[in-house]
Formats: sequence, structure tokens, C-alpha cells
Amino acid sequence: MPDDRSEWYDPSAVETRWQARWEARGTNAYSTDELRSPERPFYNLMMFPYPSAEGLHVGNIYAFTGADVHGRFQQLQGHQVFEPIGFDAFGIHSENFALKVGTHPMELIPANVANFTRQLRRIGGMFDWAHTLDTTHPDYYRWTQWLFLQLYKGGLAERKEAPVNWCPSCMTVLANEQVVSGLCERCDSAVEQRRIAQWFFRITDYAQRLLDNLETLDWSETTKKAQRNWIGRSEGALLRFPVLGVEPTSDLLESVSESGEGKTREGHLLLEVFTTRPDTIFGATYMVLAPEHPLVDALTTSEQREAVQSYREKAARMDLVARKKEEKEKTGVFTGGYCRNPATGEEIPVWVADYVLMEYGTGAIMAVPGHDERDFQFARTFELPVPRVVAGPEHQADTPLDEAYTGPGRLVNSGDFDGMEVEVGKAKITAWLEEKDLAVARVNYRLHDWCISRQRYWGPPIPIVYCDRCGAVPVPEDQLPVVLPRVEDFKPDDSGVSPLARVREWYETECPECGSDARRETDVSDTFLDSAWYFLRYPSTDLDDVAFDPEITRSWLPVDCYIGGNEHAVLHLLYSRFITMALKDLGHLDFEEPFTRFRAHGLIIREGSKMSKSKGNVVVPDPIIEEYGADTFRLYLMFLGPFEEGGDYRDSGIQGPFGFLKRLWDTVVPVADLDGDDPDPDVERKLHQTIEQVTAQVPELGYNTSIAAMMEYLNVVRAEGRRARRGEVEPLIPLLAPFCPHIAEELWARLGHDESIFEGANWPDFDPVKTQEDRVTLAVQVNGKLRGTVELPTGAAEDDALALARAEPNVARHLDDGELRRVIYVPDRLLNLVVG
RNA sequence: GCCGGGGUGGCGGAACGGUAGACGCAGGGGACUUAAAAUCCCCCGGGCUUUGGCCCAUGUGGGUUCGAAUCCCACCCCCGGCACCA
Repeated sequence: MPDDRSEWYDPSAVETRWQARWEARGTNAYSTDELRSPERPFYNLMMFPYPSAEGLHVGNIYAFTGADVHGRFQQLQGHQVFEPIGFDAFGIHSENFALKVGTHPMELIPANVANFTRQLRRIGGMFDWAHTLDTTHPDYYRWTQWLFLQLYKGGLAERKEAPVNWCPSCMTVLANEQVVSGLCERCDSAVEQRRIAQWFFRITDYAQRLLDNLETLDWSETTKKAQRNWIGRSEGALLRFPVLGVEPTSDLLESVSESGEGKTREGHLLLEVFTTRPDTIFGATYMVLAPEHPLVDALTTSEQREAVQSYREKAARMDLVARKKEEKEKTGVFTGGYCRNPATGEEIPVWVADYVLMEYGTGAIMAVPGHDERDFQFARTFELPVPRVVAGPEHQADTPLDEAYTGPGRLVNSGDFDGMEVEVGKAKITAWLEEKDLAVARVNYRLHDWCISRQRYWGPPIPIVYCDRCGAVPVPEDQLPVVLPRVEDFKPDDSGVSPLARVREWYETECPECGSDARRETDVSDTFLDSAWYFLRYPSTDLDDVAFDPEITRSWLPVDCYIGGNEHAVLHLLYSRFITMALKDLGHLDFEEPFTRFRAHGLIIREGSKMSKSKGNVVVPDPIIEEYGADTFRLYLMFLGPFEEGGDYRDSGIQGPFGFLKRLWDTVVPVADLDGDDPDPDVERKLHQTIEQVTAQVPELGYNTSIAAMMEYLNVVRAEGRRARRGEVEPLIPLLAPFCPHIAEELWARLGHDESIFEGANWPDFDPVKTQEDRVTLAVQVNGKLRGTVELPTGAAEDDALALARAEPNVARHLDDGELRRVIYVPDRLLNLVVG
């Protein structure tokens, strides 16, 4: 019961009181036993924040509130809702900030976490604080390391060399996102490429499954689309072109064939390319190798060696991002070498050009300038021939090409295949070359294996030990965690290896297998790995002997509803799906998709742009909550616009929701002690309509319109200064409770309820009969233009409506214009009279 | 360039193909007050008007329909993502 019977609405008193009560009663916290045997479990998840030094920003609060509203709604519908929150505190972001302010992250992070926790409690989310987590805590990353070991054992983790962006001034590896048009985003120095041995997860093995399963998921369509694009499936063929004049040494054979077969033909080395247009092979007039391609040296003739060499060096110096700028002019160098086009039998020159990327396909292409825009541009630049092999509906076989033609049509200048439609030609030509063992149909994906190595300090050490005798040896599970040591000088340096490589007493160890001297892996893992499995950990944080308990996991997962930002549409969500699938295949889970339903929230805009420190348009939430209370702030944020689209934040706008809560208080408090008398019939009808609308819209995240409906209802209750009856306002409280949990609790208690409103299935039912109007206003149109309205009983007959309409002077006047030709009657809505 | 999502009053936004602008902000007027705040009431897309009404209006131009913000076609603009992926 409320102990403070204040007559006026004092948000901070109400909110402090209820937050203390939830805490004392454990309203939102589950015991381990409760987690083991839920009856109607609902796992309500939101993306956990990175605990920055600035504290929670409005964008965080917006996302969390939207998710919390959904969770509280489910709770009021009788589900047991598990709504955890935690902290994603590892990573380059924290590390750079720590370097900047000169405080060690091991001190910075706990302070930030404490501040975030205070703010998160203040906004009134139904978080289970007994099951929170922090990815930087050894109790958590021990299991992140365990996860690495499971993938390693399952053959899904491997070490290989790969190019990375390197900033020579910051002396560190940069992610692609940190390179802005070839320059380091922080210091503007030119970024270069380095090759470093790193750990990869074989996510590409799962490409097709990741793509196929999307069909089964209830996710925002935009998110699914982003994943499809990222996976980038394309169907085509691997084609093999005999290389002329090159001795097929065993070294070369080692490096050329991706498909692992048919490396030579009649003494010729075969060059493999991937194409989606095998139908255009008769138009392949030259070949292009990526500068890094292993065959470049072998193909280059002595006359060309110097030019090729300098071109390759230039390409190597360029960063990976600037390489991919499309506006860039096409550049390249002739190697001096030739291949034979297996379709035409012609000898065609082999070039090196940076528009061909080593990481896609085989790093080599057959160039068909007539029917590929890039090849066309290149051919133009270097004055290479551009034959036509596809004719569109308006073309002849000899119609010249002044741009690449990529549309549909039939094959021309293609020997026996002339006249075939492009799609037919693809299959026929592939089959023809397959017979000669020069082709194999192939699906290629844009998706790359996931590089999880970071040459940085602030992350979980990868649990591997290198032994001269045994090679790379996984750290035994019972020796986890491999604790990240406290290192005062954690600044990255020019060596290209992690700062941990400077900590001899840490990396020197003994081989777990043979006991001889060995060295720990000094790279740490990607932050995305921390967040790729955190939802599995939440319900099991009470347990320290497993990553996640099988029984608890079966009860609560997969996640019923996940809400977060679409900026994670690809990486985080794709990695989480991959890890879940891998864990299922490895026997640790019995489901393979982690998030049954996912919705992306919109962005909050202020003064025309996204809130950011540099724009100076950020809103600091604490003073607003101080002044108006968390309930008002929550309500305002949810009222701004459709949750999935975001909204425009205006400082003065908060007055609307604040006034609404004050009026609600003033309406309910005076009637709280009265016995329930029957609602006024008109008000009751509106009440049932409101319940119907809110019940339908809240689960669909239609928050702004639900709030508008409640405002409208309160306006009806208070119309012309009338005093509410108890039965009119009591059902409104649970409708509002997901948005404004504190005031809802307070008013619920004042209405005489002893238990928390969230402790029972208190969502009200509506009676469809009671939502029905008995009289309606019918719009009357003449020739489609509104000329008046008439009021009549619901479901009135057309004749009655017509008679009434004719009696309307303004309608009658317009009917004089001619003869009534047609009557369109939509019962209870509209009558349209067509005259002419 | 490609893929999403959008263009509706001064502003945020509502509208199963059926009275465009719900709900709210801002603004204007009034009541209460010595005054202010708070609260309450009224007005609030534009133009014309004999105050009965009439016309225009949902990015632009066409179309379908008795009727289009909503469906179709073409185009313009804004936001977000991807971008030499063969």
C-alpha cells in the first residue's frame, strides 16, 4: 500500500518508492529454481549496451524502453518474462577511450558499468539484476574461450594468413570501418596492407543454411534483406583456362586450383576463374589476375616484369578500402602471358589489375568487355577489342557496343550456341565445358570467413598455446579462463602483434600436451564473439560449471523477442546465428536459430540529424528524468513516432505526455476509494474500443497510436469537466502499465490492489459487443465529393440512408444537377450518389 | 550505381480504397489570479464567401476506380545500408 497519500502527482516520490519495492520483493528477479521450471516463459531480449563514459544516451533509453514495454505487456498477459541486461565492455572502442583519457580499462569499465546500472535502474525497466553479465569479467570470458575451443575441436576454427589494414602512425590494425577513403579515421595517415596469420571461424561453411533459414524467421524484412545481401549468393561456374608457355611446377600446382582437381591439361597449367556468365565465354577476350594472385610471377614475361612488379607494389601499398572505390579509373598491366580460350581456341592476353579482388572467387576472371561494365571500361582504357556475344531484342550479331550490354537476349558469335537464350546458354555451355573437364557449376558467396583475431589488448586472450614440438595446442578446458593480465602499457606498437606479446611472464608457459616450453597466443578475440552468445549465458549466470545449462536453455531459448538497432543487422545478428548453428551441430544446443522474432527500432533525430556529440544535439537524460520522471520520459519517447521508424525529438514535446499523466492522476486519485459503480454506457463503449485497439497494437510495437488512443479515452472520460467513475478508469491502468510502470503501480495500489500490477495477468479483456456503436455518422457524397453527413442507426438499410440523405439540403441541392444514375452504399461508412 | 525506408498543416505524426490531418507540440484568444506559474475553455492547412457554403490541398506527372495519401506506371527529392563481388 502507498504510504504517501499525496494528492498531487510527484513522479520522483512515486518512482523511488516503486523501484525500492520491486527490488525488495524481487519482482523482476528469478531464482535458479524458478528459471528451471517456468510455466509460460517469455525471453525478452534487447541488445546490451557498450558502457561508455558518457553514460546512457537517449538512443539507448529509447531502445530499452521499447523492448521493456513489450516485455511488460507479455507479463501482464500472464507470461513469465525474463528480461536481462548486461554490458558489452570489451573492444577497441573502450581501449581507445582508455588510452585517450589515460585510465586503465580495468578501472574505467567498472566505473562506467556502475553508472549505467544506476541509470538503467532509474528508467524502470523490468531487468533481472540477478542475471546480469559483463563480457570483460573472467567468469564470462572463460566461456567465450570455451566457445572458441568448441569451434576449434569441431574444425570450425583455423589459422591462416590474411591481409589487414595497418595504420603506420597509430601502429595498429584497423577494421575496414575505421579506414575512410584510404586514410586512418583517427590520424589521417595513409593506411597500408599487411599480411598477418590470424584465426578464422569457418562461417562460410554455413552460408547456405544462414540464407535458407531466413525464410523461417519472423524478423524485420529490412534486416533479412541486409543479411541476404551480405551473404551474397551467386550462381555460376568455375571455368578453367589453359595457360600457355608456363611450366607446371609442383609449387605452382600447389597454389592454383581452388576446386582441387584438374590442375593441368595436356601439360598446360589451368587457370581457374569464377563467373556468373559462362554463357559469354565466347566473348572473353582477355584474362585478369588480382595483383596478389599466385600465378602472376609465373605468367609475367621478362619484358613485362618491371612494370608488373611496380604495379603490384603500388597495389600492396594501397589499403583495402581505397582499392574498392568504383569511381576510380581502371588501371592494370599486361603480364606478357597468354591463356587459351577453351571456347574459341584463341590465345588471349593475361593482365594484372586491381579491380579484380583476391578475396572473391578465385582472384582471377575471364574478361568479357562486351557484357560486363567493368571489363568494358578496362577494355576502353587499354584499347582492347569488344566483341558482342549477346544480342538484345533490338540488336544484330554485328551491332557495335558503345556500352556493356548486360540485359537478356540470345547468344551470337558463339559457335553452336548461337540463338540460345542467355539462361539456356549458361546451362548448355557449362555442361559442354564440364564434359571436357574445363568447368564445374558452382555457387559462390560474398560472405568471408570470420576473422576473430585482434592484435590488441582489451579482449579475451585466444586460448591457444604454441609449442615447437606439438604446434598449436588448445588450452585444456579445465585451465580456463586464460586471464587477461593487467598491463600498464597496453598501447599497440609497430610490431604488428598484440601488446600481450611484450609480456613475457604472461606468454611464457608450458605445452599442455608435452610439457615443454611454449608460448601463448597473444592475440585477443573480436568483440563480436563476446556478443555472439551472450543471450545463451543470461539464464545460466548462477552456474559456474557450464556456459549454459541444458535444461534451463531448453526452457527459455530461443529468444522469443529480440529488439535492437539495425546497425547490427549483419554482423552481430549473423554471427549469433552462426554460433548457434555451430553449437547445435556440436551437440550443445537443440535449436539452430537464436532469435525467433527480431525487430529493429528506429533512430531518434533531433534538430534534423541523428544525435551525436560532434553535432552538439545530444539530450542528457538525467535532468529530464529528474524533472518529469522516468514514466513521462518513457511515454514521450514511445509517443514520438512509430517505434520501428524512430522519431523527431523536440524538447517541448514532453509537455504532452507529462500533462496526460498529471490529468490521469487527478482523475483517478479522487475516485480510488469509491466503490465500483457502472461506467457510463458511452464512456464504456469507448473504453472497450480503446482496450481492443491497444491490445492489438502494443504487441505489434504500435506504441505511438496506442498512447494516442489512451489519451483520447481519457479526454472522453473527462469531457466537459465530468467526474470519472471508478469502473471507467480502473482498466486503463494496466493498459498504461507497460509504458509507465511506476504510476501504474501507484494508482493500482490506490485502487485497492495489494499485489504488484505485474504479478498477475491483469491485462483487461474487451467485450466485442460493447465496442459496437448503435448510431453512426454516414458520409454522404455526390459524385465523390462530400456534401453532408447524416446520422442513423448502425446497419441501416440503403433506402433509409438514401431517404435521410435526400433530406439534407446541401445534398439535395447537388442532386439537382442531374439524374441519379448510381448509388454506392457502404453501410455505416458512406453513401455516394452519382448523378449526371 | 544497387538494395531498403520515406515525402501529409508551423512541427512530430493519424488515417481496412470510403468524412485527410486522430493524438500531441508550438502558436493565438479567453477564464481564474494583484501578478506569474499551474489549471480550465475556445480557435488553429490555404483561398474565396452573401457565413448557406464553395474551391484548392497528402513530392511531381499520368492511369485504374463511383471514390486514391492509400493501388499501378514514370519521374524528383530526403534518410539509412552496401558498393569494382566477376
